[in-house]
Amino acid sequence: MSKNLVIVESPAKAKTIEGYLGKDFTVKSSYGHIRDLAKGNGSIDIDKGFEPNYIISEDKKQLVKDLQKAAKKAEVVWLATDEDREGEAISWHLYETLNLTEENTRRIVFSEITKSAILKSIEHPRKVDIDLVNAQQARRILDRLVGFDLSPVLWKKIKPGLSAGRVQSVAVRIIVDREREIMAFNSEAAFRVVGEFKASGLPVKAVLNKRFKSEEEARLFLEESAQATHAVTSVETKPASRKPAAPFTTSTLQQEASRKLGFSVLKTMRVAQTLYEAGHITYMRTDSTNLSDLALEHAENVIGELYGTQYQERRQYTGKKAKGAQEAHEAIRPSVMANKDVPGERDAVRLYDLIWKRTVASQMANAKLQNTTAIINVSARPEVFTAKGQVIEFDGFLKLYLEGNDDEGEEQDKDRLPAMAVDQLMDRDRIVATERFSKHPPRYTEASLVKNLEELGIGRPSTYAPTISTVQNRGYVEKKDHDGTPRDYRVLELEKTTVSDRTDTENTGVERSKLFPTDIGMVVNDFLVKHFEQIMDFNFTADVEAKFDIIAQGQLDWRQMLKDFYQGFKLNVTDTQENAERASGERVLGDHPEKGKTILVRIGRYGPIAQIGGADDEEKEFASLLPDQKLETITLEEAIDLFKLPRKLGEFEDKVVVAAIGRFGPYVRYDGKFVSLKKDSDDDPYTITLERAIELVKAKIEADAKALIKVFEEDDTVRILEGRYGPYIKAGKKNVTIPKTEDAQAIDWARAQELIEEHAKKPPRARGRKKS
DNA sequence: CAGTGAGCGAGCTTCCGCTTGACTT
Repeated sequence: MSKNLVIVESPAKAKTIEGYLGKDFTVKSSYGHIRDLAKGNGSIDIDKGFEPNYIISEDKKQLVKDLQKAAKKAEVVWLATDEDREGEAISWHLYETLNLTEENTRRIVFSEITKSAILKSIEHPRKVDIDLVNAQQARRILDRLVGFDLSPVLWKKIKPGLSAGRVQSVAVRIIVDREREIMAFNSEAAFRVVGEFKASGLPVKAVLNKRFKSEEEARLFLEESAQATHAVTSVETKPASRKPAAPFTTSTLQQEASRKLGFSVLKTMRVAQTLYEAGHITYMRTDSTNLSDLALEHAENVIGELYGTQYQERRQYTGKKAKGAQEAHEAIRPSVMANKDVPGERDAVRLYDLIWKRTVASQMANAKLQNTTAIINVSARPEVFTAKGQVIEFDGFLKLYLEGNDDEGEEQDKDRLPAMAVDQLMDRDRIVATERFSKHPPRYTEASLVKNLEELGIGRPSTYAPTISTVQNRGYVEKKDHDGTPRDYRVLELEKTTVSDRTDTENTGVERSKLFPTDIGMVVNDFLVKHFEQIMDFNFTADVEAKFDIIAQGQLDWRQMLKDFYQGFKLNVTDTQENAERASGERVLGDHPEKGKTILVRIGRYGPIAQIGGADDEEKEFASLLPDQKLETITLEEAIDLFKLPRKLGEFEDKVVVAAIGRFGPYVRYDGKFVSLKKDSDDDPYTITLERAIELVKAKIEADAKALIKVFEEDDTVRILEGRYGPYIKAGKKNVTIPKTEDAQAIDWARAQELIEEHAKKPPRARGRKKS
């Protein structure tokens, strides 16, 4: 055993560092935090100055034993956890649990994994910084207090099992606020006018500086333009330059992978993890854009070789640090800059390519451009056309990489403009006025939500992806596509001297993989905003972070900080527990035309429902809202329709046939069998006839019979069926796959029982919807 | 896997931030 034990957080890092340090050093990993607050309510003793009760996490017990053993044998233990608040706390927990002493312990830090940085850190050890540790304790305890005090309020006032927290609740608020903005948005139409001209035979497109509110105005403009002349009144050329984007942080990597590769944030992190473990990239959870000197040098060499020295421009992106950034690591970059690509799966290859290009481009020269603006007048009118052109004089970094953007606006490509001189007359080809509608602000993607959270300083690189999953798993937010609706728009066109018009159709409001708040998400959000303004404020995290920083500087006692916060917060919680009304998102829509009772919608035990009959009515009827219906927008008519189902169609061989809409869409039910109505068919549960339903049922029975391989005499609820993934045993509601090596036909009762038992022993698979 | 929705009360849920496995479909 070697004399020195070095402990880092990540095992991949441990492997790399071991290679740099030689045989006198053993490097081990803590796999992140090793201790945390105990589970239940006894984890913080508030009366004793918020005394925390830490326990070793269940899955870390063996690891801690191993580390204790190694520490005992070593002469010196080097705590080399990350150089940030959490890293300092991990070192402290290690110090405490491994029974280390000041004499045999050194705390070292390095923010890049290069040999020189690590050797340098060994020469400059320090002690564990207890002030920084205290800042982390305050952070940890505050989060527990907020989460575990708020959540039970929701269980009581809204629904059991709900959750709230400093980070997740604000994330939901961002989504809900945007949805309300969209609901309140009124689209306005205006005619956008584009002129197509020719200058010395070359085409020029120009946009009018005015949009017309009405078709009449647009038509008048075109009619008056018919006889008008068009002359250039000014041409201006200005030099411009563009600079490359900074190297990737976790947040910007997630955004670019979403825009350019269509990855979810979870997928980006999973793929990045494999690249990291394979040694292809540096650490993927970082808030820093820094590159090591070594990386800068190598990038410069690569650029010189590939493109020439005029493309090199060494730079460090220190300017705009994200709020609350702690910069414990480098930016995400290729480990070896010279590797233009790496072997591996398609997604890994594509993500690496993105990282390589972004990193290299960040060290390339600015692009130099010439922007030209030409103004073209209309002799008969005061409005003018503007033509914009762009010439790239020197492409610089654009040769390699251009950052994507989230705007869905109609940016037109800017090309080179033909030579034009002032007073030159233009030939007019045509002028087109197109009706355009203003667009509501876009819904968030996972990645654009992360961007927003990062700007607010909420959450950390390691939690962006899990937070996005949490708010979806809790049912507050769902990721969906929005199909869009067709909309007519008018087009007026002046060609030669005649103005023609037509109506075209466009699909409006198409959105893919966007985040929508659910009804329960909105009700919970509104409740929290109403009663816990402080926590729900977008600046809450920034405010407490400022206090954590003061604690870290040794200027504020962490227990005092918690006391100051908790006094008011606790009062707020008890007051809400006792006095706030239950929140159900109830909305009265009106009266039922025949029954005279009120119809309302609200959150029920299993989700949003419509209800006939108010609180005073003895008899009530209930119906679930359909998946695309929302409490806030459903109309009285739509609610009344919900009660038309389930529809009894009639009887077939003495058994009823019913049509309805269930969790998986519209269906017909007969004799315990469910037949789904295909989405793109003409079958509709409101109108389907008994005859058609029977036809579908018969087809289903036939298909089932075909899939049936065997029924056991011993118990006819146990059958062997042919399914999508091959043959399987169906025992009641349980499905058991048959191993591919076995002949389904030959399985007897005894073997079937064996397979079922084996299946029962296996741990239940994690289902996405259920809590883990 | 498709039918529920009162109120009672058992016993449960819940936070954020560090890390990687070992599980199937």
